[in-house]
Amino acid sequence: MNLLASSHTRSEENYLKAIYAVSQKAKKGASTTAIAGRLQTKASSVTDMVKKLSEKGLVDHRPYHGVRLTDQGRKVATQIIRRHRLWETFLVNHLNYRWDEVHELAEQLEHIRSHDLTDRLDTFMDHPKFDPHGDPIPDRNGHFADNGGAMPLSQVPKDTLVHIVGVRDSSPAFLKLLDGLSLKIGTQLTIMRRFEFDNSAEVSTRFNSAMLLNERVCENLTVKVL
Amino acid sequence: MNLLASSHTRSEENYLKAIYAVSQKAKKGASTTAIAGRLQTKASSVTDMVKKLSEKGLVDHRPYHGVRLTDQGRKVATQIIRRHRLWETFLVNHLNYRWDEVHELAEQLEHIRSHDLTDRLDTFMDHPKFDPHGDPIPDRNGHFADNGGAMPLSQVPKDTLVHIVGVRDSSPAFLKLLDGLSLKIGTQLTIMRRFEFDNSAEVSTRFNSAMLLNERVCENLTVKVL
DNA sequence: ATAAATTTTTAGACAAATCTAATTTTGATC
DNA sequence: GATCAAAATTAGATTTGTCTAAAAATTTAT
Ligand SMILES: [Mn+2]
Ligand SMILES: [Mn+2]
Ligand SMILES: [Mn+2]
Ligand SMILES: [Mn+2]
Repeated sequence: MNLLASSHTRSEENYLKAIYAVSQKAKKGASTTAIAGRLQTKASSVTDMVKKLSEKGLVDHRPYHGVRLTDQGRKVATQIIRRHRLWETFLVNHLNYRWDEVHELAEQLEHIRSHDLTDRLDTFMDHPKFDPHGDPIPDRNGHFADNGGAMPLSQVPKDTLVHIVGVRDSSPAFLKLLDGLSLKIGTQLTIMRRFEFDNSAEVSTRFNSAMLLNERVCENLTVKVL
Repeated sequence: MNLLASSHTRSEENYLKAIYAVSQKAKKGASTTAIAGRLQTKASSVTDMVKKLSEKGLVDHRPYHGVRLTDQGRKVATQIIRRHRLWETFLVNHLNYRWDEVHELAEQLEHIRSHDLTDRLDTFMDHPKFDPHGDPIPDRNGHFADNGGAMPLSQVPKDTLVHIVGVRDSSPAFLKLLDGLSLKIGTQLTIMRRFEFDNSAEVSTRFNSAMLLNERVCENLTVKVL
């Protein structure tokens, strides 16, 4: 029954995405509590939904060891991420939104149910590989583009020329900080000095005079060596 | 309380739109039964929702005389229609959908909640005045463009050159019939003969040889004299 | 190994939106 | 104005997704 239509509720989709994200980050099954934390719900609600998803064959659950997506569940989650990132890209590139404004809208748009809207959007934008935050957009088969050796700025050695390719934290607060410092995707920079005291780094760009970036900022900026 | 956020549920929005459409067509209040018919629900469900909308000040209800939108309710309904038609226009003009494919998608997209997405879409498309079916797109103040003397083909006298500006029925079935006859918005045609027997009309276009259109088709084609 | 802390589940309730079946209300008709 | 058919409402149930509070299960620490 309904093996074809592949139609899940908005809530189910959000849980699948949350389970994907949580187990991605921790590299293990997602705990009931962690899922609840991510979705701002209560653990008891998660228990109910996990049971439902489990019966649908979308997740495997071993209590106290975490929830994992099945292949089918991962496929669904990946498609939702694809839609989310394609919409973010559309909003920034074509409707002139700023990169710190699009997430909430994409949270809604990603649930639009259509067999081919996603693919048409993808074609319209000429198959973008990364979203406005530098996150890879999976293709229609769920394959993520390789980030080609990107690393957090915190791991880059001194005196190496790099350019920004993405952010690990794409909260409006962080993105606004970056905007305030004129740091955006593509910006080239070099680490001039590191301070052992707090792991902060002094960086120079083409335009700005040197600026001091604290550890947390460095960890959340993804760069590539040029 | 919540006079500002102006946030209604998807269901409320669908009811408001249905009430707008039904009372528009009948030029009087929408009966509980008619609303139920339009939304494919039951009258008892309508009773409940009308009560809710009434308490919110969006409709006035006089039992057995119909439901009417208040000014506030009409404003909301108009904005939903605006979003619906803008999305349809986007899908056809930019994502290469056909005009018979976009309605269901727009039914979903119209509920995306955003302060300015609609306006940006409008700007992106250069403020279109009509959707792919020839229906007027209200502007951000809820003002509908005048259709400039459009009338159903059934009311056009013989030997008058007209062009198609819209359809009154935009069901996929009707639109596919039109596509099959190569009739689309902009097509120029003249009524050559009328048959009293069944009110059918023989029309000629630039390209096709003469064809016979039955009464129902003529009633649902909107045209303008050139 | 026992106790403590944490995690998870259960039980019961609730809000939103719907349904069916029964009942009430009303406008229209004779 | 009484009657009748249509329209509308009520009552009670259902589904989905959520919550609180309490109980149970399991891991972790002593
Ligand atoms: Mn996002
Ligand atoms: Mn993103
Ligand atoms: Mn439509
Ligand atoms: Mn339309």
